Amino acid sequence: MSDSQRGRTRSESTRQAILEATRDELAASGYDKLSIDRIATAAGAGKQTVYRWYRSKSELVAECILEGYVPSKTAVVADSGEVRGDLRAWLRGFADHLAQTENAALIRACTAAAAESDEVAAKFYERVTAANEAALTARLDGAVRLGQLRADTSTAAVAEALIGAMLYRLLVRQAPTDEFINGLLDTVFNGIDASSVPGVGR
Amino acid sequence: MSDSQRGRTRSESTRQAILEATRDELAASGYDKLSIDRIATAAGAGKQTVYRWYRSKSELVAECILEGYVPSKTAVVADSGEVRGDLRAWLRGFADHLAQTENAALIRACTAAAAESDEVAAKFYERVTAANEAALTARLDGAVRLGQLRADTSTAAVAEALIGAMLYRLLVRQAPTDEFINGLLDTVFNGIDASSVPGVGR
Amino acid sequence: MSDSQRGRTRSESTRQAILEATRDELAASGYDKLSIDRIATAAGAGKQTVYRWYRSKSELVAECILEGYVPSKTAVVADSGEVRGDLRAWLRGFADHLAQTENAALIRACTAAAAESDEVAAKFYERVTAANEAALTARLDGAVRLGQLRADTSTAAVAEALIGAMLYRLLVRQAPTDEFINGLLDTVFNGIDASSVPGVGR
Amino acid sequence: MSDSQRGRTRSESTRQAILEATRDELAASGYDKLSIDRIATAAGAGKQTVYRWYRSKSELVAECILEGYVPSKTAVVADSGEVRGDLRAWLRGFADHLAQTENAALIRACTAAAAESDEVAAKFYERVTAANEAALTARLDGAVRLGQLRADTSTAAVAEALIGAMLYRLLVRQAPTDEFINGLLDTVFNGIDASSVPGVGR
DNA sequence: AGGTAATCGAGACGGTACGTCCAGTCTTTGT
DNA sequence: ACAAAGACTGGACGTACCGTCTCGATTACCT
Repeated sequence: MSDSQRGRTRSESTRQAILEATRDELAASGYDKLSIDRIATAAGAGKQTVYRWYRSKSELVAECILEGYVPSKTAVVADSGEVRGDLRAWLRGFADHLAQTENAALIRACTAAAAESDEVAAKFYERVTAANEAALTARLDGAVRLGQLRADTSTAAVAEALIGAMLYRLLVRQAPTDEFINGLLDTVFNGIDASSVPGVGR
Repeated sequence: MSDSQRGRTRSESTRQAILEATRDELAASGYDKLSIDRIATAAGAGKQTVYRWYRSKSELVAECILEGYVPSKTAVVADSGEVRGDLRAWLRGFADHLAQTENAALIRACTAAAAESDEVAAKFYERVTAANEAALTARLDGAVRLGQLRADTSTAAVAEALIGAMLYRLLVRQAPTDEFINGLLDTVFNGIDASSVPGVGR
Repeated sequence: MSDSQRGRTRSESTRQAILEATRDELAASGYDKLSIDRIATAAGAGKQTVYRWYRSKSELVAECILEGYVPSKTAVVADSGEVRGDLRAWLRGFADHLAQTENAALIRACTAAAAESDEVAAKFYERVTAANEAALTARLDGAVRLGQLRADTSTAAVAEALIGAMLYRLLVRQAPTDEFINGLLDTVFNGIDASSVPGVGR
Repeated sequence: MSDSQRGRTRSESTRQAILEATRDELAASGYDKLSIDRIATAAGAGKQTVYRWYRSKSELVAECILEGYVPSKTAVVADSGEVRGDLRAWLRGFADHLAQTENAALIRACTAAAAESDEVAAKFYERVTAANEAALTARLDGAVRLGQLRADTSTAAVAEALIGAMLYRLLVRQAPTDEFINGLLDTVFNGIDASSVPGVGR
């Protein structure tokens, strides 16, 4: 076979160390104060090695997200039978996660990175939306099958509205209070149209 | 009074030129590649003059947003009597605005800036959410009064869900299609709870 | 007049500090291990300031030579009436100067710099040869006028032979001993041609 | 026997290729821009192979000189019976050699290398002075024996004065003209002392 | 009208980080 | 064991900006 190994094999453990150092820097300093020098030093690596793996700051951050060094944290939505309560619990779990300053800083840094780079944006979408939407979809679809939710529910719309609202709150430094979460759930579950009020329209 | 004017008066027109140059740079290069040097040169100003008005990069960007050099574009929601149609029109208008690459780049840059700086975040919230929420509230409250919408509608929740979803789409480079907008409106207007289906539950 | 001062005036004292730091580095580390970073730090200057004054390492070294931070040390040849003794004293003075390791390192570094760069070579010639040749010429011409030396003496040839021999010795790490100096003077004063032996040929 | 051959034998032809590549780089780029990477690539060798033969850049250059890849060019001084003419021819041959830019660059690079490294200086002396002095000595001694030159001629002094003067000219980029060479020979053959003028001093 | 003082464009200052290049070492597969 | 290939740490390169400071040259108010 022609693709035999030539030269020293690239050190996977160094790569891990770089990603970990990046995550720490990201949480500590934010995206645009990231210093490749500092990351390399913290990882015990040469600067060139960082650049060998990742061609730019944004690619590095993107990989950091994708490899899960920035946890999306919210892989599954519990299933207690009561779908609204499950979603509330999930959103509160998300809110609790963001209540940790370090986590908040990390995700904000990723947001900044995604805003600056198409590449990071793609990874961000892939990791954050896809994962969360999958989790939500799994739970919502079950509820739809049981007749607890409308058959025409657009999972994608619900997922993006919820995630979007949470990230927006994170961005503008408004902690997502229980009140806010309840308002969100009321809107999404009940709808706002007058005809959607149970017992009305009969 | 003691704060009488001494020395040369600060040139308001230079300040305008700085803000305009900042907006252009922001759209062209994004937040973390902003260069005060370039801004000053483009504005025909000295660097010191920039710093005399704004103490830092983030303060400059914040002011840029607040002064409306970054337009929120969506000051009012039309009132045709049909509230759902009005919201659809408003969201489509927003989507059209973002379809212009320059506008999209500009708002993404502001997003990045807000992610990096509490100060910018505050101004961003003040300008973007407040303005849009006010516009939505004005329209929604009218509809509530006419009995077209539920009395318990949480305007804030609706506004943040809609804005959040739109910004999230911007962030992850998914253009907000009509389909997406319709899904969003269906969710928000109809709700997803099975009991919210009109004519069901009888 | 149109050449009015624009911007802050360049700091002459910083320039001096840079040249001094360069000389120290040159003596300590030699030419190709010169580090602009270290020079800047030692001079308490930013790297950019070094590059503002001198576009390259070689230009910096050249200026260092020309400004006399690398002393040619041998400005004048004494005049005791006895020209051969005066030259011997001058050569011994040169040898003593080179016996100091720091001085030797410094001149060797300049030699290396001159070898690598036309620009430095020009300055080196201007400063070292010109100065020494002038000193030698002044002394030799006097002796010629007094009839102590041949009228057809080529000062330039003598100067370059002496300086060349001394620098060559420095280069190959052969200390210029008294024996060597005497051999040199014998050759130059007496000549090697058999017909130049006094009292021979009769 | 204990020094039996173990493993693959070191390739002499690779070593030659390395030295040739070094000479080419030296002539093209000078000493301090030498790149081991480039040399290895040009020689079709691995970097480690270079370091297996030569422990450092300066040792490599030193060896390059010693192996004659940097030609001293002037192995013998012709013997036509007329010693002054022979020396003139030899010096002119040297001058012609240096007139080739590539040769000049090569020797200047070696000079720089010698200035920076004791090791290279030793090899330089060994190869350049020793070889030339031997050539000059062979010729001068013959002339002394024939009574053409003074019996007390210091060959070493003559050799170093001539070589030193030529190298100094190379260093300061002053081509050694016929005029210069003649001045040098006049000085060395005739001497400068008034008493050395033939027919005078009686 | 003349003095005083803050502002202006310009650009040098000490620094920090960039992304590239190279030195010298280490590791892998192949000969 | 040596060879080519190439990844490794470490460190210097020359450039670009940062935010501050210093120029001479404007304005403007205040005697």
